[in-house]
Amino acid sequence: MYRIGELASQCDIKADTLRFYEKHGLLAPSSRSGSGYRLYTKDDASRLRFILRAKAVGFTLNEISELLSIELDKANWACADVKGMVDNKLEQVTAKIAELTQFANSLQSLSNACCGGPDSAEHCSILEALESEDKQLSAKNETSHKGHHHAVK
Amino acid sequence: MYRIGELASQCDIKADTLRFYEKHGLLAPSSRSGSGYRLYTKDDASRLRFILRAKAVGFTLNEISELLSIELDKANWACADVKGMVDNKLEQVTAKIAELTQFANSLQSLSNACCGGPDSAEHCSILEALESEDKQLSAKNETSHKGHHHAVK
DNA sequence: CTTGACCTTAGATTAAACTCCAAGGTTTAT
DNA sequence: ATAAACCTTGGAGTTTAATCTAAGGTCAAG
Ligand SMILES: [Zn+2]
Ligand SMILES: [Zn+2]
Ligand SMILES: [Zn+2]
Ligand SMILES: [Zn+2]
Repeated sequence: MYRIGELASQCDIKADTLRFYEKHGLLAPSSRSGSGYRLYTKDDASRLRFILRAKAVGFTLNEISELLSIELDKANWACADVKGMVDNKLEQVTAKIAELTQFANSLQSLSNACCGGPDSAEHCSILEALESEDKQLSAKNETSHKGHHHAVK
Repeated sequence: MYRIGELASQCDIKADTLRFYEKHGLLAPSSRSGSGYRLYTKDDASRLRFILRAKAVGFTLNEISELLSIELDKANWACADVKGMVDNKLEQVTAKIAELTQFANSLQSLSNACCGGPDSAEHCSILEALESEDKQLSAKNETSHKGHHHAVK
């Protein structure tokens, strides 16, 4: 039996987090001491580790709730259900990566176009690009003479 | 002069969003009609487009506020400042991509290990992997016989 | 028997970017 | 004149995952 602080430090999380998980139905201690302290069993600890592993692969707490309810009633679920959740998540993650990659490419183009020097930003290519649609930066702009209108040191 | 709904539909956002931007100091209409309607000028519209372009490359609204204050006082800022913000953001975005790529890899491994069939999840490799540390899935697991303990159709 | 570390609760706060609502005033067209 | 479409305000709700606060009980050591 672990008290909340013990289990928390064992798993490198805060006691607050454990109370939060309890409030949201992810993990309740199996019992309480006479004075009301939460007491977690080894099974509770395993369940927590399941939660943390699922978090580590990107599932949200809501999704982990679903996963836990499957876990407790495996016989009534199919591999297809479980794999479906994983594939679904993978799709979301992949979509987010695509969006961020777009951002990264645009940012890289902006960065490439700017000299980054100490001179006034009055003709900064980054600002100009944000000001008007037409002044787009291409991703292959790396060898440009930095697009600036002032001399490069 | 555009009314809020006009400008919003022109830029493919909602009037609510414009009010939100105003409340957060990003964009205020230059004037109001006698009856209190917001009236936006062409300059206001340009500023909005600046905001939307900055959003499209991944900046948060707070960062866009900074960018806007530089934009309005270019002479007192250097290219280095602007490029610094861009490079900083690029670093953040890159870090997030790395994290998500980790997630994607783990999820792919989990997915690869599961047959995804209609049989009971009692021996589902995904669940087993989440249950215990040791049963890790490798990313190169694709050619495995799906790790399941039940027959594949 | 007191100090310090630990525990309890309910509820507020954080960040991000909207989105929606109610209750009412204005414009425009028919 | 009346309906439809638009506008106003303040404030609440959404999502995610905690984190923090206040006010107080419990426990082991010295
Ligand atoms: Zn420059
Ligand atoms: Zn520049
Ligand atoms: Zn299977
Ligand atoms: Zn399976």
